[in-house]
Amino acid sequence: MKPRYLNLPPGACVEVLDMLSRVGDKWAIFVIVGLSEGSQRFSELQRSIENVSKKMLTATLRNLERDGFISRTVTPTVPVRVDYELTTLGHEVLVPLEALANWAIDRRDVVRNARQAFDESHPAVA
Amino acid sequence: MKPRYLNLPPGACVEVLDMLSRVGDKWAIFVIVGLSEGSQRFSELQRSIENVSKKMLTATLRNLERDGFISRTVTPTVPVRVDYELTTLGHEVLVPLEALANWAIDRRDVVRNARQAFDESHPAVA
DNA sequence: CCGGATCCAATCCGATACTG
DNA sequence: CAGTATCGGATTGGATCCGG
Repeated sequence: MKPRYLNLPPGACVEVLDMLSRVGDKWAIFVIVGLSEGSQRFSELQRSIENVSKKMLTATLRNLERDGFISRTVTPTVPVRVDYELTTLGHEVLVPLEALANWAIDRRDVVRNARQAFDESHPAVA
Repeated sequence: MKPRYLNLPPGACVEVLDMLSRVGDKWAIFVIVGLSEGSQRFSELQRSIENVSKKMLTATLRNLERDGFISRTVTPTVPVRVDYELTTLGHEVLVPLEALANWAIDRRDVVRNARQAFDESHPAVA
């Protein structure tokens, strides 16, 4: 394959890294996908995302809210009800994210094979 | 904005997370971009990527090699010479990555403003 | 129900020193 | 030159208890 030159403005790395670490947080992608089809309550998210602790879910939601990807709505009933949903920005990011996702799924076997070959030729030190 | 439904196969989250953590490692993106225009030696990479330690650069290169994104070529001169370059897979991933990057740069101000607004309405506990 | 506060184990990562 | 080995500080993340 011919080299494909990256056409990026200077300083792009930092931007991309910033975005990747935001959206690539262990649980962030699950939250985004979970909210992609509509708003959900805190407890709904926690149930639908396996193995996430309240602490991590809270932190993930805070970060995504802080960066403008999701909105948080408190209904002051007793007990409290809190709903989260994607903002416009949150919906927008689904586009490039979906592209990356589809590419990843498309190439999953290539990566899996590369990994296996590497591991076989680089045995653990016993 | 109308909700944009994510069109992803089941189990996609794990795939995407896997990809994001591979490529979203703190230094991986710098390596990939650094190699996007041609092969580079270990020391060239280390010089061009500010503040990366040998340990981290080595680890990053190992991971990318393991997953098939880069190749490692050893020339047994004295002293040794090691060249890294993107594989076909590595060049391919630049496409969705560039899309994400451009989106991130395009929306940088939105995110920055959201962050600032959030921080102002959520003051630190003094 | 939502989430903050605290404690603790595991992991990450930089600095340093050493090797082929 | 291109790593590996080791140590120690910093960060992460789960578990638990508490409060609005």
